[in-house]
Amino acid sequence: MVRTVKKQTRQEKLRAMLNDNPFITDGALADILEVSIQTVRLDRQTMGIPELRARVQEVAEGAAAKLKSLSGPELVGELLDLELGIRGISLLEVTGEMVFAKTGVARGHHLFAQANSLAVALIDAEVALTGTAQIRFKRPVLLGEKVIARAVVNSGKGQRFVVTVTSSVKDEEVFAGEFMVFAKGSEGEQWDAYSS
Amino acid sequence: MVRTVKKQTRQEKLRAMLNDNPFITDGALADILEVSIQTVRLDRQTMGIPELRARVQEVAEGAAAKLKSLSGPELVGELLDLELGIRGISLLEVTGEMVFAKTGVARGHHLFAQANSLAVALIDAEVALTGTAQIRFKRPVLLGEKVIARAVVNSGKGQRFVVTVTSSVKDEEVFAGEFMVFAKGSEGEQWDAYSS
DNA sequence: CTACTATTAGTACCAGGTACTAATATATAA
DNA sequence: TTATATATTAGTACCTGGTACTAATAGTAG
Repeated sequence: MVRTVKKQTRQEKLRAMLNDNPFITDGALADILEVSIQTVRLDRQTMGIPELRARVQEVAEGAAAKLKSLSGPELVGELLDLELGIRGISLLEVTGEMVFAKTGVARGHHLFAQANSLAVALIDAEVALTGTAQIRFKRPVLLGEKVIARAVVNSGKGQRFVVTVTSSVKDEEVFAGEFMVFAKGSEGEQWDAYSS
Repeated sequence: MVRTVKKQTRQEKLRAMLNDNPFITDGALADILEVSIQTVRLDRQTMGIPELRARVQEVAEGAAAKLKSLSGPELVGELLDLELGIRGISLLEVTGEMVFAKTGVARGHHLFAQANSLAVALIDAEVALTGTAQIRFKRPVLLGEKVIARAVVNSGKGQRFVVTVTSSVKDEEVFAGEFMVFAKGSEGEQWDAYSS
């Protein structure tokens, strides 16, 4: 059966094509694969691949959700506990986009982002910005692991706060950082002190 | 004309609704706003708002692109120059998703991510991971500004490298960091030294 | 030659629209 | 009060990108 081979390879191509570009109509697929539109539809259906509009929606929803969780909110991770000006806890699950493809190890800046945003969120002020930080990655964090960051405000004189954050996976410390965070009332105060 | 007022407020509502949820049909909008579907369509057209399917596509494409640029590549920002093991330069333009909505100031972890990923990319090894870092945010970076990060490998003994990164906006330094980066051959070597 | 698989064709239908025409309020000015 | 302009609603023809189904045709294996 030559047919079966043709069919299989075509379906593999189809899957590959839709994989790298989900925004393509059955008609276009039919043209490229040089089969009829019905064949494409049959293939899609036997393979359980939804229609264009559904695919676009999936991408839109998924991507929008990820965008929100990555860069939308002021906080990276999910806030579990917060006492303004005192301490806070957040949870971050390491997803595929956060890791190096080669190793499955989370890129450092995601852990940093979780810790930093938690430190900033802790400060009870109109506006708070990180001035300096000393950080330490103690162990690589892997895809799928859940990182719990615990932040504590150590000292706060006026507009200047020191927040320490320790992040752990199942009680094993993976990250530690000390953040100097500056609070700003509302307007005007110069940023000269910012870097000090 | 009471009508005009009604129309205006309705259109404002419409815009707001579509703003926080673009995935809604004209029919649903008509139900909520208690007008006919034609009125919703007229409103959309006079306001230049595209139909549902086009909106979904926009979100899908835009979000997919942003996802790629935010978390897809190993490097945050655009690589301008790279001499493996020696130095590198990258450019990051501050977009809306990177800033605090209230102030328009870039959240620190984006600058960190640019610097960190550049430092790691600089290391000529199979795998490289950040161990520790001291960083300093010297001036807030605002929406739309272009941040150029320059990284230099200062010393490298075996698997351990010190990379300094300074980021600037138009020759004004906004960020400085010193990264201790660990290189790993391929497999096996223990992570014990990782945090040292 | 027959049975079976793969492919193609065609039709009716659907959602969520566009584009257009026309009828019906509603209010405002003359 | 009436003419006029604006706002709203109704209705129709048509479009894209499909689903779901039926039927015809081509090619292959036994």
